[in-house]
Amino acid sequence: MLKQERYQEFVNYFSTHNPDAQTELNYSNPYELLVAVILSAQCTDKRINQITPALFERYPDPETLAASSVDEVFSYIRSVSYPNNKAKHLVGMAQKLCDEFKGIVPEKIEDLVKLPGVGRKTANVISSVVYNNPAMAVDTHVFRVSNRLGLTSRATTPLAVEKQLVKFLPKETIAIAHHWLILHGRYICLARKPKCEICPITYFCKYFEKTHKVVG
DNA sequence: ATCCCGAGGG
DNA sequence: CCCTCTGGAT
Repeated sequence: MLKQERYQEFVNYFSTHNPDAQTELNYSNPYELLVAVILSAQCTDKRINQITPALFERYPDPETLAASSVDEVFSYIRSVSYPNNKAKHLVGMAQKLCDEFKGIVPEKIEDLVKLPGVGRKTANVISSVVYNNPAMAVDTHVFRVSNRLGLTSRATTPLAVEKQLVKFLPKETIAIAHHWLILHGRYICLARKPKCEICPITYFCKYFEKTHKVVG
C-alpha cells in the first residue's frame, strides 16, 4: 500500500470512529493546560489529573504561581515524574509569562519555547489545542504509532515525524490527528506489546503487514 | 524490567 | 549526539 493511501485510510477511519478526540488532561483555561502539559512529561494523564485540582486551587493564575517558592510548588507535584525539575520550570514559566507576555499564554511556537519547561512538543500542543493552529505535537506515542502505521518512513527524530505528518495530513485534520495517534498508542498500539489482535486498523498498518502477513 | 502526551544541559 | 531528572503503575 502506498503511503498516501495509508494517510487516506487513517483519516477515513478515525474521522468516522473518533471525530471528537481530545486531550484527557483536565483544565479550564490556557494557563491550566500549559501547566498540565508541562507536568505530563513521562507521566500518565490520569496521574496529572489527580494532582492538578489542588494545584490549580492554590495557583489559579500565572501571578500566584510566579510569586510562589519552588519548594511549595514541589509539595503539590511530588508524586509526578521529575518533580524537582518541573517545580522549577513551573515557577520560571509563570514568571516569564507575567514579565514578558502580560500573563497571557502566547500563540507563536517561537514565543512558547522561550518559557522554561516548554519544548517543541508542549508548544505544539498549546498552539493546536488553544489556538486551533495546524501544529503537530510529536510525543512518544505519535512518534511510535506514525512509524508503525507507515505514515512516516525513515523518520528518526520527532521533528522529522512532525514535518512529514504536517506535510501529508489534510490541514484541517492535523490538530485532531495528534489525539487520534496518542489515543491509539495509549490503548491499542502499546510500546512493548501492541494489541494487534484487537486493533481495528491493521488493514492499512505497515507494522502489521510486516509482522503478521505471510509473504512468500 | 519497562513504560508513561519531555526538557535542559553537556 | 548523549545524559540526567525521577515517581508510580503494570
